Amino acid sequence: MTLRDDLRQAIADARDRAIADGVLVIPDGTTLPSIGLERPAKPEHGDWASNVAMQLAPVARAAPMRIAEAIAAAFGSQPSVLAVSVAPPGFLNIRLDPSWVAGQVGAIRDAGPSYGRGTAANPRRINVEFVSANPTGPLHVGNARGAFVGDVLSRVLTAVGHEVGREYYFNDFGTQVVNLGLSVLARRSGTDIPEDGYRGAYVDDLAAAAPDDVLARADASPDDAGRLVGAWATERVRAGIEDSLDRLGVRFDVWKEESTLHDEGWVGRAVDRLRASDHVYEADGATWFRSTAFGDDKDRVIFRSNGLPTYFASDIGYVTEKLSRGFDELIYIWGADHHGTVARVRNAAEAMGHDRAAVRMLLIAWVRFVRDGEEIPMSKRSGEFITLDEVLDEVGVDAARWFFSSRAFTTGIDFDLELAKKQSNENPVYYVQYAHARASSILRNAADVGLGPQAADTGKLLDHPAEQELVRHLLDFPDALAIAAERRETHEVPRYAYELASAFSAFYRDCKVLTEDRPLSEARLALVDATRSVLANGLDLLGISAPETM
RNA sequence: GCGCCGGUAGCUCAGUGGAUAGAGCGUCGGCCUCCGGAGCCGAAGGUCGCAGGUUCGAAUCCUGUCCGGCGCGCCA
Repeated sequence: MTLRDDLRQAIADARDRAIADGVLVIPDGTTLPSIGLERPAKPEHGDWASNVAMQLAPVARAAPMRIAEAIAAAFGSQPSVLAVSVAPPGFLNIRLDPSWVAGQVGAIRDAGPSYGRGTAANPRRINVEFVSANPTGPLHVGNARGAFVGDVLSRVLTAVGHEVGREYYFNDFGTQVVNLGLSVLARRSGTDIPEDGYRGAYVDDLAAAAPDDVLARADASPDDAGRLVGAWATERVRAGIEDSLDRLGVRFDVWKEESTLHDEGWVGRAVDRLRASDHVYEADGATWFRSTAFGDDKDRVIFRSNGLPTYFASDIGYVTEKLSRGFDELIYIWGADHHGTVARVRNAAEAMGHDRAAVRMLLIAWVRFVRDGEEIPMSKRSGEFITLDEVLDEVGVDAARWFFSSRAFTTGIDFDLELAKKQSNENPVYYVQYAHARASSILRNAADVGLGPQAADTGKLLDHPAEQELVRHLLDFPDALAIAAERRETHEVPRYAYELASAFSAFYRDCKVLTEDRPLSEARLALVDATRSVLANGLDLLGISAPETM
């Protein structure tokens, strides 16, 4: 339960009391509207504001102001609440008790890294599959967005109390592997790269590095040469991908190979299951899934007329394989170009008897890479693309993490390499890190003169507006985290972290921490330490370092 | 043509039915005898693509329309 949850419950109780007392009349059988609760922008509107009375007005057939007054009158005594007032056209404004607010510093500080965590009402087991870039070339910056979103989302979901499995799906199956092998062989022999082949400097590197025994085996069986060399090449590419992810600070619990879905019979069993419920049929020599039965535009092929499975076949097997591991929810983080496949996979899950809502795809919008106003093509096949390492060399991991996780993943973004380089020194991420370093510095200076944090009397001592404002921001952290988790979004976290850093700067400006007044200094040091701790928590959710000095 | 996602300050983006629409960057003007100036204060800058509709109230919901991206395969 976060502070916001507590207040919402208190409002609901007051509303129900008003109904029970007959002050508020709701016709039987009407469902009560949800209670909106937000932090108003204007201080004169209190610390929290609710529109509950205005929402209730139509069903209660009464003036919003009168309803608000009835709820305010019925509002039970809360240790955190100083006053509940009413403002036109019917807002319920809640003012927190300043001494209660300041008194929370000790608890926040004591909670440390666990502050704000574990608030999920019903913890679930959630599988997050992300990146899953094909092993046909190194990661490029287009993959970085999904990597950071998946990583931060996993951290956020874990933080609120879910059990998260991070997973990378490795497509080691099918014609793309052969095409990579043939491209490498073409490079070696100086012949033209096949039309569906891969270009780019990394293919040259692979050609140069191909070991003799692999090439000998390819020579020995020309029909199988592409597959043999491709198998070697994808392994090598995969090692490079793992190194890149390592550098990004992104780790996975499970690397799932597409081939195992076939080898272990997951695909076959899934198709049998669909067939048993008449969701599969044969036509034109192919095997089809009746996706139209669930609203899709057309039915989808599972096995082609040549007997080979489609990518969709693996998807079907994969859903059941994941769910068999006990996950309550599957989150797929896909590029926006995959949105066409969302419906069919969810349809298949439903057809197999799974809960459709438990299979969720988050489509990450495209990143357009631009240098000097000119777009840089990102296709592996075209050969020209920017590797992750190049970007990280130029802008740094922390700045890149901040850049990608601070934007809604539904928004397409332009990434100008020159601009990113130029702005990397002015990136807001440094502002947040700077606040953490500054807080650390104050604590060090305090220790030098024999002062330390003392939170016992903060409720009485911290009544300055800047102190109050800062603690209120600290109190917002659990809600910011909970909202991010609930919405499966990341950008709430950097937004919050920036505002906290900003509130800390204002406090630093207005309130000198190390003074002649020992009790006040120690209380302020407790506030500084609590702030430092919450800043570190926020940065940790983003996978960004919290430096003690810069 | 159909579908999905976008269109908010010069630029990059927040704002998932509420009070005078916000932030960063950029621009302009101030602030260093003081715990970290990677900082602080202030200013300029908006027909929320457009047009209807729903609502006490719309950037937000609905319909239409324009613009941009992506998709619409027995490829992955």
